[in-house]
Parts: sequence; structure tokens; C-alpha cells
Amino acid sequence: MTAPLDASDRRLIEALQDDSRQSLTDLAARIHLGLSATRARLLALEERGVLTGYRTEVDPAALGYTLRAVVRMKVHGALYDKVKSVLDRTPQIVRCLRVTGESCYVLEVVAVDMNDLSAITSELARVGSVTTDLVYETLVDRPVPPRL
Amino acid sequence: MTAPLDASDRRLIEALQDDSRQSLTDLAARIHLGLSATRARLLALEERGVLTGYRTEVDPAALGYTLRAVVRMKVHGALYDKVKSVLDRTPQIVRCLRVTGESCYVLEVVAVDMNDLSAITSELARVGSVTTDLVYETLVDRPVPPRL
DNA sequence: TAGTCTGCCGCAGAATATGCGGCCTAGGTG
DNA sequence: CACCTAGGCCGCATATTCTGCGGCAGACTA
Repeated sequence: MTAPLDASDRRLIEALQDDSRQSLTDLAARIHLGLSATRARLLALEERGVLTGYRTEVDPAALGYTLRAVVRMKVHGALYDKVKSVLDRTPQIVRCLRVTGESCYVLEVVAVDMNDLSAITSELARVGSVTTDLVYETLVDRPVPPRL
Repeated sequence: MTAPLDASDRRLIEALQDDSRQSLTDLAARIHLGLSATRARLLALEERGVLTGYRTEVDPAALGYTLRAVVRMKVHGALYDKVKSVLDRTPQIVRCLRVTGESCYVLEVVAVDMNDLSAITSELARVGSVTTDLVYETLVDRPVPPRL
């Protein structure tokens, strides 16, 4: 937060969210700046921690994951280490948020079939009480919008 | 799904999930294949729809979003178009899943402050009954693991 | 054995990125 | 007002990377 983002920064971020693998040259064209200026801004945004990494979107179905589920989990505070341990050794847990309200944790899980899902939720049920909802479809999956 | 993924494909996917902006040359070194073979596999994975895009991770705090929330929403079926309309015009909704169970939709929202959050949830409340949980922290945010 | 297919390597030319010097402008100072 | 400085941009020369081939080796078939 050392300096506010200007319009060029925002355009750059949007361009990268759209396709993070495009060349610096293309990015430069897209934000109407020269190559050097574009690179300087990119490096600065990384340096300042605004850009934290570049990832690939994968189609889970192509990897054999036919199921996705949202799991809510209620845990007695003392078991936090156990929660952490399950999270660490279960790569099918792709997301876990600690939240206010009834359920202490909201997780998102991918699974190859019902057996797989059952195994994961059973493991989770050992550290808390669990509610599982299957995902029919993903309506929205957007990057954080760079407005301010 | 025309062909199963072999070990090199999986390594390539992992490498790209780790840093999608690295050069083909680096990727090739990492998966122990030549440049051309690496490129051919990358193009094939894109072609087959396994790799669906390349995105940038952004720190929401750096963009001024101090709050994140999980919102569950229960809707009467007939309002589906209205739901879609809200999703389309609210960029702060970064994720929306349609699920089984009590709540028809689970959404994830970013907001700059409580007023902002309030405005978004109010909008959502016009199409269904809404439960909002604030996010304390994100414990896990992983790519889908390329095992099968 | 010969034919064909698949997947890999390596190469040469084209495209991109890197590192630096220099220019311009805004803001501060005597 | 003239001068100075700092920040941000451009453009260039060199280094690195990508692209589009051709060719080779192993597996499978007839």
C-alpha cells in the first residue's frame, strides 16, 4: 500500500488476470505503454505484493474429478491442530476458510467419486461436525476486480 | 479425455500451477523434456481443454478489499434469471456455486468495508433469503491436484 | 521385413526480454 | 526566474526464448 494503483496498473492487472502467460510485448500494447515501462510496473507490483503469483486454470473433470462439494464444519476450538493436519494431508481440499457464524470452517473439496468424497468427509468428521453440499455447477469464478 | 495424462503431463501441470509465467525453457528443464516436446504437450493440453487459462493471483488487501464473506442464499426456483442478473452486475461476487441442500447457492464476496458488504448482501436479499459469514482467514487455497 | 505412427530432439530464423542510457515533466529551492 | 532533482517513460543493443520445421528411434502391424 505504499502507493495507490493508477489506471495503467489496473489495466495491467486486468490483462494478467485475463491471460497471465501473454508476453510483455502484448501486455505493453494492451496498456498503451512501452515495453520498459510495462516491465517496471510489473516488477513493482510483484515487489509490493499486489501480484502474488501466476496460476493455471485446470478443468477438474479432465483430471478425473467428477464431484465437487462445499463442506461446512463446526469444531471445538481446542482441535485446531487436528484441523490443520487434515488440511495438510488432503490435497483434494482445494479451499478452506475460517469464518464467523455457526460453521467455523467452510471448505471446498474435489473428489473422483462418491467413495472418495465419503473418505474425505469421514476424515473431516473426526475433528468436527460436518455438513456436505454437492455442487451442481459453478456460476461464477472471477478474479478479484482491481477497482478502488 | 481422449488420452490419459502421463507423468510428464502431470509434472507440466504442477509446474504451471506453481508459476504459469515461467518460460517454456524453464518448464522443459523442470519436466525433463526438450523444448519442442514440452511445447507440444502444453499445446495439446490446451487443445484438449485440460488447461483452461492462466490467471494472476492478486492480494485483495492491496486492492483495498478489507473484507471477505461467504454468503449462502436460498431462492425459489422461478427467480433464477434474477439471480443471474445480480451475479452479472456485481463484480465483488468472485465465486458462486449452485449446490444441493438447504442453501441453493453459496457465494464468496469481497468488499472494501461494511457498507459495501451491506450493499451487496442487500441486493442478494432481494432475490432470496441470505446468510452471511465473514471470513477470518484463508487457510487453504490450492489448485486442483493433478493426480488420478 | 517393410511400412506407418507417435513422440522426441535439435536447429535456424523470428520474436521477446533484459539492462542501461537518455529525455521529459513536475515539484521543490535559492 | 533559473536551476536542480526525482520519477517515469522511451528506445536501443544484446541476450534469451519461441516457432516451425526436418529427422530419428521405438512400437505396432501386416
